[in-house]
Amino acid sequence: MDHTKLANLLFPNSKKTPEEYEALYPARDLPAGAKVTRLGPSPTGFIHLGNLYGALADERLAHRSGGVCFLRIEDTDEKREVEGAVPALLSALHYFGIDFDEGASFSGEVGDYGPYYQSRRGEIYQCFVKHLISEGKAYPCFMSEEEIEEIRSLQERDKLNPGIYGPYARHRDLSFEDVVERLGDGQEFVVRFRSEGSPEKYFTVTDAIRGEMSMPENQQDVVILKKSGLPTYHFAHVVDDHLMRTTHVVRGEEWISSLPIHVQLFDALGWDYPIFCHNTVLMKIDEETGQKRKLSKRKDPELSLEYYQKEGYFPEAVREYLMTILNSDYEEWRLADPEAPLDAFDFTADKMSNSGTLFDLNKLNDVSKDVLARKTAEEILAFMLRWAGEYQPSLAGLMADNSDKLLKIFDIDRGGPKPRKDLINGRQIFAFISYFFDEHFMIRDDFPSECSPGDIKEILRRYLASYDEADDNETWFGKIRQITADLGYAVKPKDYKKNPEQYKGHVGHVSNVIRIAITGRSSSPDLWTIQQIMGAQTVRRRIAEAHGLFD
RNA sequence: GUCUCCUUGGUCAAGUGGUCAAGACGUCGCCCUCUCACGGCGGAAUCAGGGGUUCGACUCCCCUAGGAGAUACCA
Repeated sequence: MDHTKLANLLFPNSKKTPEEYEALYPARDLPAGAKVTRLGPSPTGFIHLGNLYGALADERLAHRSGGVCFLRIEDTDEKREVEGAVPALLSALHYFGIDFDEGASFSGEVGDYGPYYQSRRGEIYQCFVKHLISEGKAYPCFMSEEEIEEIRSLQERDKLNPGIYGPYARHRDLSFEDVVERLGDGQEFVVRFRSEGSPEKYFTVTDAIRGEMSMPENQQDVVILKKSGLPTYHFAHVVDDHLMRTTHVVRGEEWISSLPIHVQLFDALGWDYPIFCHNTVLMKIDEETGQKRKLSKRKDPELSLEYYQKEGYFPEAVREYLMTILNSDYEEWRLADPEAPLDAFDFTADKMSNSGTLFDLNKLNDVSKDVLARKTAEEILAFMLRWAGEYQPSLAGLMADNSDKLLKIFDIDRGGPKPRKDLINGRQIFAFISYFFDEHFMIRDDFPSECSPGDIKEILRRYLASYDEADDNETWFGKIRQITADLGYAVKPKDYKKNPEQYKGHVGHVSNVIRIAITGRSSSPDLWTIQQIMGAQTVRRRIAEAHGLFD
């Protein structure tokens, strides 16, 4: 049969030739070794940590090599599309430091290899589908859902592999006349690839992350063009990544099993393969089953990127965490040079992990503490104001009004060789310092059990009487020592530990009485510094109020 | 069911035939210390199981088990 005739019958409006498209999208002019990567999300509206994880790999691989990282929107499934998903994706990724060189952007499409929305690439796909048909490598299939269902149940009954292949590909060799007739009847069709593959035969590809992988050839006549005229993922991937001159295809390992299809399509079109980089997906332990499982946008709302924005994680902290799990030696590199720019790190595909990585909130928090410890008080403040403005409007005004105070608070033990590391994210930071604000202050912790109510009252009375804002740290603490000794507590904790029977407690307990009265909690940074920031008036008032509790 | 990928401490992991099997988080203990945090020191804790190959196996081969994914006109 004349395949060209069939191709023209099916796609009369597709005029361009493959050669014309090849010329339209020439090889990129990039320095040797430059990688071209892409992120190809389907615009379903949800972005979670796993997506960022992959996006960061794309971004690093490209930019580290002086290459290009572009954004292609894979919107070939109209059913799943969500309004506004693209800007949301763009802004979330931008927030976490990922920007694209070309592709979909806030201001439309940028770049010479577009369109970057698959839904706008219909003509291109049709051209190549038509080309395959004219070469006899693809064919229209008119089978109904019912017919396919029937084939499947037959296959299941006979314990055969399900799918449309070999004898089950009933429309492989429809005559031209038959096709004309069906078309005349208004029958709709999909285009299937005519697979010559055999599951007996194995092929090998080299994956940049996993090394050599071999698997059986695909024998299914997969659909490459849907009834809607849009391509399936498989076909779109092959055509787009070829025409957009992608060098490295970074994607989740869930795609490994469709590699046989992709390889087959590249071969059929006579194109070279890109370098495949199948990374792992981020996992978590399912609370119910106790098993590892892939992150799910439905079950794990706390893993959506928005969650981290709401909690007030520094974008840099999240990125830093992801880097540690993305490239195994990143952490040690960072340890060796905490100030080095991200770009100085030699990010490579072969250092990426190939087994399921569990998301570890603990680790994220630890990384975040390190990152924040390197920030200046001004940077922390600026971030907090921005965060509160966005997500905690009730705090925004309060913080803005107290910028000077906050600056001092954030500056406590900052900047030295051994900075405090107790700031994690916006929400936590505010909770951590909330006692500075009367409207958020409360006595939260119990007074130490070593001190009797009478002693507590007396400690507070004497403290209030002796308190002088002008005292330096040493003088101030000397007064506490005095009270400690006067009331029968050990001035040195060690004395108390050695002879607990000789004392009621030690200076730490006495200090904590004061600490709790002032901050409401039994642990805090240096009290003297806190008092300086808080101001004598508030200090006195709180001491007096606590004293009043024991009347 | 079939196919594929994966399997080193609680977690992230280095490791490619000969190591007392790195490091980080967490955890425990000690030190520093008025609390907390920081910091310092130290401890416990890992090669999924079984067969081979080899003088020698975490490293190579086979089997088993477990985990993950695919098996769509979803990506």
